[in-house]
Amino acid sequence: MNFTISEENYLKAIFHLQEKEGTVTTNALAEKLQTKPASVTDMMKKLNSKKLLHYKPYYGFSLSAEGKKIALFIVRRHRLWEYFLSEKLKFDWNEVHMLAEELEHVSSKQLIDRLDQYLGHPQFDPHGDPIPDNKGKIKNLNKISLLELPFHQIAEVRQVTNQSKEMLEILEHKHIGIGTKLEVKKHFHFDHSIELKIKNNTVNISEQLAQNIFVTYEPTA
Amino acid sequence: MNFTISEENYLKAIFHLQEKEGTVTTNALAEKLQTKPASVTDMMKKLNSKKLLHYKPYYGFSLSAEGKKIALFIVRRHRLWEYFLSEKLKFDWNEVHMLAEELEHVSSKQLIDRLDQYLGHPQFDPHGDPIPDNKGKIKNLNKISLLELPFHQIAEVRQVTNQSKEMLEILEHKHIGIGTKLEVKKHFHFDHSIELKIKNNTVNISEQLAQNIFVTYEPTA
DNA sequence: AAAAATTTTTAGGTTTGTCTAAATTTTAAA
DNA sequence: TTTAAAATTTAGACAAACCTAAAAATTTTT
Repeated sequence: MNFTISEENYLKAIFHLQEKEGTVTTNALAEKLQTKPASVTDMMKKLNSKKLLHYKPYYGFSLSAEGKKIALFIVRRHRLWEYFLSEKLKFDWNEVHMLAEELEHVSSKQLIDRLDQYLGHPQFDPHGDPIPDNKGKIKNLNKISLLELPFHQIAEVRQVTNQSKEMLEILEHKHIGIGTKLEVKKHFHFDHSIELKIKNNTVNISEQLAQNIFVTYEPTA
Repeated sequence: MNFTISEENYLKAIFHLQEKEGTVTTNALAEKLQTKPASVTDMMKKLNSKKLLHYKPYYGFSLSAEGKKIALFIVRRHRLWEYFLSEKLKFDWNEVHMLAEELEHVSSKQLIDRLDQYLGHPQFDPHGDPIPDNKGKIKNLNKISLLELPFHQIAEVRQVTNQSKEMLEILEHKHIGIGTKLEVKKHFHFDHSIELKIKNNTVNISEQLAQNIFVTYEPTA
């Protein structure tokens, strides 16, 4: 029940790829971890022998129940530290990810549970990603991207799926953040850009930006 | 200017041995790091080639100016995290050291400076050890052990040089902690135990315990 | 000052995680 | 349905950090 930093990074990367893309390939994993496909294969054998994933050569792999459980705890550590860095140390939104990459490998369960308690059991990190609880359970909201939000439906921003400095800049300028309430007024067919209403102001955003902003709303029954 | 966890642990251990014992030997270092003398020699060659220490085979070694500087920064990280764990996460005094051993290797300078600021630039960790500032400077108090404290001289507990659970237990029971004011009333020649006065109470402590409690006082001119 | 004991270093291995280059296997194209 | 392309795995090496056992240097004893 104790893993190397490398093993943890692989488990986490597989978990994220599985979530986002559905499948995980050797090349995609190598790309994500900035390493070579051969190294990935080596590690797959190791994680397979530890029963953390299902692996059949040439046919891909996926996390076992055990592997997923561990990945969730790594994600929990990562996101709690992100929350701490943002909320307590006042780091910018785009800086926290890198720092949390290191902190997430400090693995004392007691430490993380205390941190969680100190932070008030937050359910979402600064980008809106859900933080697994101490049983590994994730609170799942029915989030949709701004592109899919029906017209005139008031919704709340829950998550932003791009954490770059550039993204932070544009969002700050347009006064959009986690928790912002808005509604879609218009779709332009020419470039698929969108016109929003935020607190009686009209704001225009590109398709590219809308794609990365996720919201929830109460469907009007 | 980037070191492995192993290199950092060696630098820190050499620093502490140098402080406490004056000299550092291969065996002592191996003992402290729970490793073998042969491994120590390997690492000494490596650190020597990086100019972090002065090393002449068979004649011992000592940190170079550069090595000492780095060691001080590792100590800074360690003690700031200890302070955080104790002050914010409410860990017991004897638990913080182990956890800080992991956290100290998260090395972003910016992170540590922010943490320092968040904690209010503490000068001493929970055991009373001084925390180097962001220039590596240590605030040095003229501490003496309780054994050396003159009679009837009111002094303040500044440091406890043993961080075990057992030590915590006895100190809590006798209501002694960092900041406690006390004076020595009597030395017993039979077993060298000491009688103290703390807030109008009389407290007796063994020589062994007194040895590990350090205090400061204003010499009555 | 020679012998014995201790300390330190060298020599040669092991494991982990990485790499390159070559060989397989699978998938896509002709 | 062969051939070409792409993806994946194997084979063989390498660096870091450790190990054991043996050799060398130093220190202590006699």
